[in-house]
Amino acid sequence: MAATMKDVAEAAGVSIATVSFVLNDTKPVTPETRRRIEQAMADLGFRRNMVARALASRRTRIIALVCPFAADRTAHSLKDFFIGAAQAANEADHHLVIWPVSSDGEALASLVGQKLVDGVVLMEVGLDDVRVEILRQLDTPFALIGRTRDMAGVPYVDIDFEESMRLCIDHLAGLGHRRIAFVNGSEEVPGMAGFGPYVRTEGGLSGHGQEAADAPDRLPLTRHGAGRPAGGA
DNA sequence: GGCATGGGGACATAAGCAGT
DNA sequence: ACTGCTTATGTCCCCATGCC
Repeated sequence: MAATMKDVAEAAGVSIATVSFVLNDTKPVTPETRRRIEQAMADLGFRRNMVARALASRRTRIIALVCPFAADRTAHSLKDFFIGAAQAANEADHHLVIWPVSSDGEALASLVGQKLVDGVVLMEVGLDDVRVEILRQLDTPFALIGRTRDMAGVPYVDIDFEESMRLCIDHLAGLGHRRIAFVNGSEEVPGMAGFGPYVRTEGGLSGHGQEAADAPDRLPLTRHGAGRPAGGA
């Protein structure tokens, strides 16, 4: 039987409210009382009951990092996002869960509608992404990694893929290369058609290619491939 | 079948007490 | 008056149970 706040309070000789003050740092508690409570927690192996806490505070303190099922996206390319988000959530006294859902948004609506999470970070965003519309309509805070066509009123962080493409082309051209292959991710993968980074790097490529019309020998070549190293072979 | 009640664990907070 | 704490109460949501 897991120890509760009541057990800790009894062991430390204080009230439940005082244990709560220490746990949440909401009111000053003398160092000696704090020490006794922390010692009791350690002795009893106390762990917060997250369900009870969520019930009382009406907050689950869980943030879902939502990404679509995408068979050929390797974990390597997403790992940094996962780790960074988990660390940030932890620093804010929240838990992060990685929640793969279908791109049609049905599972996302269910997840959010059931109040299972306090917030959503949505990644692998398409330019016309039905999931964003669903989140707009629900009363749950959310943010995007990536962007849709219309970002009015939606918090997001993003990579400037157009500028990235420009820098890549200029860098290679500066090195004297005149035939440049561009290996993009595959839109053949279910759910990845219209995937923002694919479309926008493509746009950056063609846009910069046009700008460089006065340099006819610079001829970027687009080629799709699988979103993993072997795709560029 | 429909309704009322209780239980679960933690939080929030008002009111109050004892000591300085 | 202020500090540090206790006590009491209400609240959250859902399910099980009991009663009409």
